[in-house]
Amino acid sequence: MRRINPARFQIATRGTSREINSRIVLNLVRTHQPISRADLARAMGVSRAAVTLIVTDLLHRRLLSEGATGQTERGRRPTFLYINARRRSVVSVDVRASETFLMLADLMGKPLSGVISIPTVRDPKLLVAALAERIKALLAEHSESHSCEGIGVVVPGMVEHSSMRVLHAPTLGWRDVDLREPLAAATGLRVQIENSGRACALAQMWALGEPTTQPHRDLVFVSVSDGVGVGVVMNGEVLRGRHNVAGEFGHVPLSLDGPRCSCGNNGCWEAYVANPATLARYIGRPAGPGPRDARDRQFTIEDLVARARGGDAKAVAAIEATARYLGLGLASVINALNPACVYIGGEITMAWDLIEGAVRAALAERALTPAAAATELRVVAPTEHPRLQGAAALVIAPAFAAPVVA
Amino acid sequence: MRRINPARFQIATRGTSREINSRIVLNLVRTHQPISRADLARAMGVSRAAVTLIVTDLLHRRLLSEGATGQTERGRRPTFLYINARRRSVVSVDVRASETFLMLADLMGKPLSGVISIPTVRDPKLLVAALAERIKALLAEHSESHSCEGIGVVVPGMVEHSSMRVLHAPTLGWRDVDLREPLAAATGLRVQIENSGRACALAQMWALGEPTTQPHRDLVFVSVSDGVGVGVVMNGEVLRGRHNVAGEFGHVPLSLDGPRCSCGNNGCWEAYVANPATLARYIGRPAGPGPRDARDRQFTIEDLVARARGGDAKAVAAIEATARYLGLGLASVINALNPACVYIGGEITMAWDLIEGAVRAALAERALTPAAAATELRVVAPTEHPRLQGAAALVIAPAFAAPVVA
DNA sequence: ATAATTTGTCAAACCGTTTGACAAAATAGC
DNA sequence: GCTATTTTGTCAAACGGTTTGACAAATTAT
Repeated sequence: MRRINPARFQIATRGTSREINSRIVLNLVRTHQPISRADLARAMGVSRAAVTLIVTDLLHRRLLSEGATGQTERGRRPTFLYINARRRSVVSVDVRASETFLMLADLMGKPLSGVISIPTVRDPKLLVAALAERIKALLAEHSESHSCEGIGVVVPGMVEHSSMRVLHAPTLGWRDVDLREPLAAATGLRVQIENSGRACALAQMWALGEPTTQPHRDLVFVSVSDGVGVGVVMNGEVLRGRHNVAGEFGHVPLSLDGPRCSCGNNGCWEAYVANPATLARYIGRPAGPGPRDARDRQFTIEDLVARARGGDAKAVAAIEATARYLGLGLASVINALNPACVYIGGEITMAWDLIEGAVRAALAERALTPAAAATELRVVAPTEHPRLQGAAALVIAPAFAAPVVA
Repeated sequence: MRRINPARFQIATRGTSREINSRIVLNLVRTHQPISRADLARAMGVSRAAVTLIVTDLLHRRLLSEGATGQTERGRRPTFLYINARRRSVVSVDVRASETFLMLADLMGKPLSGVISIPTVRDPKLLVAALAERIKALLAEHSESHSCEGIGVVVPGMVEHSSMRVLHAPTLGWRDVDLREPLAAATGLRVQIENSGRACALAQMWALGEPTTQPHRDLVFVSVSDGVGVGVVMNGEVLRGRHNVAGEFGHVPLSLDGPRCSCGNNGCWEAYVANPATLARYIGRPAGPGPRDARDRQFTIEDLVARARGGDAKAVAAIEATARYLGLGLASVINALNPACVYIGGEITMAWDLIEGAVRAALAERALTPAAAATELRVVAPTEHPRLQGAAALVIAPAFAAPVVA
């Protein structure tokens, strides 16, 4: 039940019904492929003739493709339909503090290339130039995929949705940076930019990789890394808020007088569970704001987890403390939003088997209802490249989303 | 950009475009009334003929009505169109711990009667009987409004949206109570039930009373009373979450080791800012769980505010402490959701002139961005009866909401 | 071989929208 | 006071997409 905005609405014209049903067909093919016209007609409750009309249109527009004929018990065999994904690729870009990662995927989100890494140069101009060069090389290598649908870029910071400008990215030192225009100019492709947490949440809603699964319409993606990034999907839509900063649960306090956070306040969730906090707990001194020294940088969460697995009691204690705070913070997120599922990403997930119990115990402690305490928690391992999936989703989602109407 | 649910979608048929445009017309009339067919055509960018077709249909269905002819500089004078609100009433019901309030309003949300109060009896059967009797009397008194569109009921508790059962209402001692079916049976009217905070947020989105104003698509309603209730609207839709408990910011902690809360945990926002906490701060002893004694009950927030205005320093201190915690909690809500506006209801709003400064200061302290710190805060006075408006909105909103499509 | 079954397409009937023209109603100018 | 102009609201024919029922194609059961 959405309110129609009386200042910015979208009139329905003759083609609107067709457009809506075309999108439904695309989605059914995406989630059920391979599927025949007759099956589509049954699933949609319309006549086969109506489906034929829509499908021939989609075949002409090269959005669908016909494949092998299927098997039936009796009668004429169906021709299977597929999303025409093979020849339509997507470039994913994940800009991080020190490295930038690239990948080529198809329209279903399936990787077509390995993950490429280049150093992140802070000057946006130089970064765009380096990116454009790599993207061109990547597309040339995979020239069998004729047309590229666009580039999705995720950044660790605030992105204004309408203009796609990076308003503020502290770890990169960026303020009001426009990557879209120069990258589009350099590559000739359409560019979509989004905050990484939000893009990860978007990717989980569209279930790239396993589109068959029933999607959650209310979910949260929590990324625990140098900071805590949160992306939220509610009612099947990404939450952005008035000024594109919705989802900053990382700076909701656990205790007002807790440890100092990089944002300048005290007791933020991030100050308890982000990687610097976990490491500081082990090293025995606070990881203050500002650049850490070389010794700190060398010792990573991966090392800490390894030591914990090796029996280092202090390492186990540091990780378990983080686990407890992670659960307490998740309780706030879950009480506030009541998602069907919370996806958790970041290096700490490698130790999920060690911490799950403590996380769930802390969550149960503060969750308001038994159902909330039992909220599904799903770990997304770094090997799944959630941020690159998110970047791909930025390009893929608009091709399948419901048309804007009314 | 909404994902189409491949398991529960809505096909577009021949009538869908018409239905969409009809809803747009209804919304334009609601927000711009009085308005002529020609003005509608200009606003919608369609021909006058198309508008005539839609309008005659809506006139036949008695959703619109024609009124006086308007004035123009030259040429034929327009016939003004109005929402046919006069003869279509809405019954609002606000169930609270000790009293239940009723009111009759028209389809625009304008009150048609005064506010009636009956004692809240805990037995749902008896309450429904008492309610039905009062509602029938109310409708009989206002028999000029021929048809009643339905009854909206708000309750202080969890409501399951699909079945509209009250799952849990602690202050009423209810668990899994069905008010809808018996109330509908007793009155012959359609009944909508919702959590009070959510309904208040819904009413603010639809701007009952002043429908002309540009609506916020992202807003939060915070109701500070015996507890803290929060309703959230994002992307023009009410947030319910997976199990209908989205929005429980009242139990997000300010400090994990803070004062004990009625939910059993420590340091919840509610434990700092709800009325019992404010009163306890003044009286000098904690308002523990369980029923308070008669002396406590007699001394209310209204009295406390009166004493503060009279110069009682201890009263001022108690209220200002609440103001500070209110601002700190609002910062969490604003950082998490980034709404365009936060509406604040409850008895404490009577002292808004005393506390606004402290609230804004605390908010600025923890808000992540200057824009977030400057988030519009709007006080909704008890005299506006926000919960009764919310109840009315439960019936009014479905009549104007965008049709569900795709 | 024939009947039965299922898929996919086609053309005519159908139905709602759009277009351009037109009547109605009012003001401006002569 | 009469005509030209402007604006509103409606009408009917032209238009365009959807739906219906029939039909060809392809395959298995009898």
